[in-house]
Amino acid sequence: MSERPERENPSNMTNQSDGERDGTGDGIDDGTGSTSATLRRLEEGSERACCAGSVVDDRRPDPERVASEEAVFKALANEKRLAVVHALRDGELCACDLEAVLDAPQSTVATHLRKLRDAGIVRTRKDGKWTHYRIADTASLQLIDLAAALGREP
Amino acid sequence: MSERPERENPSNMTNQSDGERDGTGDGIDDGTGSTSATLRRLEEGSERACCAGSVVDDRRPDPERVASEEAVFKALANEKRLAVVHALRDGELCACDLEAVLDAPQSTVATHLRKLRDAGIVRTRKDGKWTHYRIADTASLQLIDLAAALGREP
DNA sequence: AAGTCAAATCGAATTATCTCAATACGTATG
DNA sequence: CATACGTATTGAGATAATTCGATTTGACTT
Repeated sequence: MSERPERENPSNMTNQSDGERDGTGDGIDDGTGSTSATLRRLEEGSERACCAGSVVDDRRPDPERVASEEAVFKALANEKRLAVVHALRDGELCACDLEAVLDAPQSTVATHLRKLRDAGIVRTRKDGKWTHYRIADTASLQLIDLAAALGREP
Repeated sequence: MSERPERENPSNMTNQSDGERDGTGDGIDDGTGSTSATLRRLEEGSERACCAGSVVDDRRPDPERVASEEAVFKALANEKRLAVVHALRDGELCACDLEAVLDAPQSTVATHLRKLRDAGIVRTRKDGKWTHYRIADTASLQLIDLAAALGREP
């Protein structure tokens, strides 16, 4: 019964962005008592080479910042919404055009467009009964290009 | 004659410094508005001022590219996984440290770390019984910074 | 006013993701 | 070998996201 799906993971071949600095001279310690990691084992007989506990507090990110990042990533974490953003690269399109791009029912497309708008990725322009969509900020295009570069890597 | 509302508009305007806020139904540009619809019906009986159908084909993105982008965004579209990436900015941490950062059960943390690893966002280094995690590519940090900038805007 | 068209919204079914206790696995150490 | 420890995986219930028909809203046209 010890059949694993894939435990083989050859995950040590590329070390491009390895900004690894060794523990010597790693001035992380606060003066409040416990230093990190390997030094703790000397304190008592316990075996602790990891899991410091104090350093970790400094590593906790700002929840607000994380929340806004999450909102942006969630908005783009969808095939159809990404297709919309790509379609708008060369200029604005109306909702019915985007309906053709996605090849999906009108209500489905409208739902996705609303999410993109709520996230601030796209902006709208009303022209009579038509609604034209455009990219709100070119930064979102850079974001997508970066993601494509990252995704192509493995 | 076919007064398509901006069909071929290579000059992208997606500038963030446009003073036009969307709100609800604010027409800009053409002051008089309905110059198109009236002319359309004279051409033929059909009512088409939008929704071309042929241009749209060129706007469809490469599905493979979209898929890899989607994988990256999905991996980062989660509060806890974003917290992990932020925590790893200053250097690698072992799984138990990250457990403390997230303040979540071990199995939950391990599941998130697995997803980040599958997406190529982080990489692991085995050291005895400990597993150390680090950022695989600094591009993911740029990605997050860009998302933060975008998310702060609206 | 009635009709038409483009969009937006609603509602409910389907599908995906998150969470976490239980368990399995690998690596030490006694 | 047995035990302890750190970590990975599994399975299932809870939660969230997606889909799309039906309906509504707003903007024209006749």
